Amino acid sequence: MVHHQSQLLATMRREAPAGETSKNAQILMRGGYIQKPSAGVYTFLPLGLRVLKKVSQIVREEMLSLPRTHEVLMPALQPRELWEQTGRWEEAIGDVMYTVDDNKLALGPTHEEIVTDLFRQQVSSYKQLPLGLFQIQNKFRRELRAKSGLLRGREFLMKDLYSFHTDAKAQDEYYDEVAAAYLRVYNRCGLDALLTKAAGGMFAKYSDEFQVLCETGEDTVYLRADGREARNEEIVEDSSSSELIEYCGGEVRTAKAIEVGNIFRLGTKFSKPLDALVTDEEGNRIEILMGCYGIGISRVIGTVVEVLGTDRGITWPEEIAPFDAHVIDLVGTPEALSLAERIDAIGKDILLDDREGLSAGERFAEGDLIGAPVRYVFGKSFTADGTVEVRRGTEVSFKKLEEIQ
RNA sequence: CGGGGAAUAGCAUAGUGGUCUAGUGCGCCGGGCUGGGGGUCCGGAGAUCGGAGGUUCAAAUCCUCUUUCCCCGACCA
Repeated sequence: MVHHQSQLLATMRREAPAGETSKNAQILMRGGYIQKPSAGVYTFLPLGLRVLKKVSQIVREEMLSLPRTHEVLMPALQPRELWEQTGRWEEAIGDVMYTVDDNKLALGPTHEEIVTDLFRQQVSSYKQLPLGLFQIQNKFRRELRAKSGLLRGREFLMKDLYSFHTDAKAQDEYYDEVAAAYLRVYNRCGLDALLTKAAGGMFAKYSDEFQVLCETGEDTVYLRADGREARNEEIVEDSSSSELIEYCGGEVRTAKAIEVGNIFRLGTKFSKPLDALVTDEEGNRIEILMGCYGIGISRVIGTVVEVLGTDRGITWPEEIAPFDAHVIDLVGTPEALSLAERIDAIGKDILLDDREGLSAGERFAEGDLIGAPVRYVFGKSFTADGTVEVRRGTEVSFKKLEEIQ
């Protein structure tokens, strides 16, 4: 289906909302991708939802490529009892959880309790392991200070994967495959993410993060000599240590970065208190090891805009663009629709600017906010010699209609 | 939660005691001229100036309280 811009609900604005200073919030709100009902809480408008769905689908495909890994959908509403069984109710309630119904339920900030409960009811044999279960769902966290547009919200879309194993070796194998899948996800989204050693937080001594270098990031990382790996400053005790200097290649190098994913080994932290056991080959009931792996999907979008956004808008990476191509007709020729239909026929998402009475400048300005990787313009060159302007980012060429695709 | 800033039409803003019957730009509705970087002209609709209370002959404007948003910090499984 050719999408007609006259039918697109996307109010483009010339100015960013007052006081909104982060680049991703400015561009996404100016472009009509998102709207903000309250701090850290966003509505995804049709344009934003298109990007959100594309990123979600990339994540889904890469997760389903992992061995014995399935998609589920767990509830956002979680019972207090499960959190009490793992001892996390007291520490979590005043901290990050929103509670409802007189504290009997909480809006899930994460799903270790729920997924472990799922596991103990559904799985009882070592033969069913390893097992990976993931979901793509909204998470709720009471951030003391929501900020930076999609980078730190109170409700946000996240992919969370949990894995279950009989032994450490099996877990390590799975863990490494997840790390590789994560790098593929970021790559497909147009991001260059660094595997970064970080603190383990509530769970373990260390975890691995995926960091995208960006001046506006909250984190500081120490870069390895080859620039392909990093350490989060939270695990660096002393930046003058000789070990660290050697790691960085003779001179300590730091950079600001945005965390776009985090993977943990959980050990038996949840399986033990919740009695998630399986029967092994000898018939013994054994404790299982778990891992958890998260990607903030809405944060990935914010990060892409932080990294690729400009004063005028953004050119989206191909796989996550709301539209693959944008046709702008300045001369009123039926060939514009014909081209759009041809592109549509090969399975691309095509947007046709079919609106009337707008100036060329306005169409281009809004096109810059929509950010299709390819833009076809029917203008002066079409009238003169029948060529269409083809723009990919900043690269411009002129082609005859029959040369396109 | 500490510190700083800000709330006026859908958006961005002007106005700091009487000239405000709240101005302008964008957007919106009707119409004209236009058409390569948010063009232009004419006509229109849209605001109880975040909320509550107070001071005053008179409050968008001064005072008190309150709510919300942004920024810095703390926090971030």
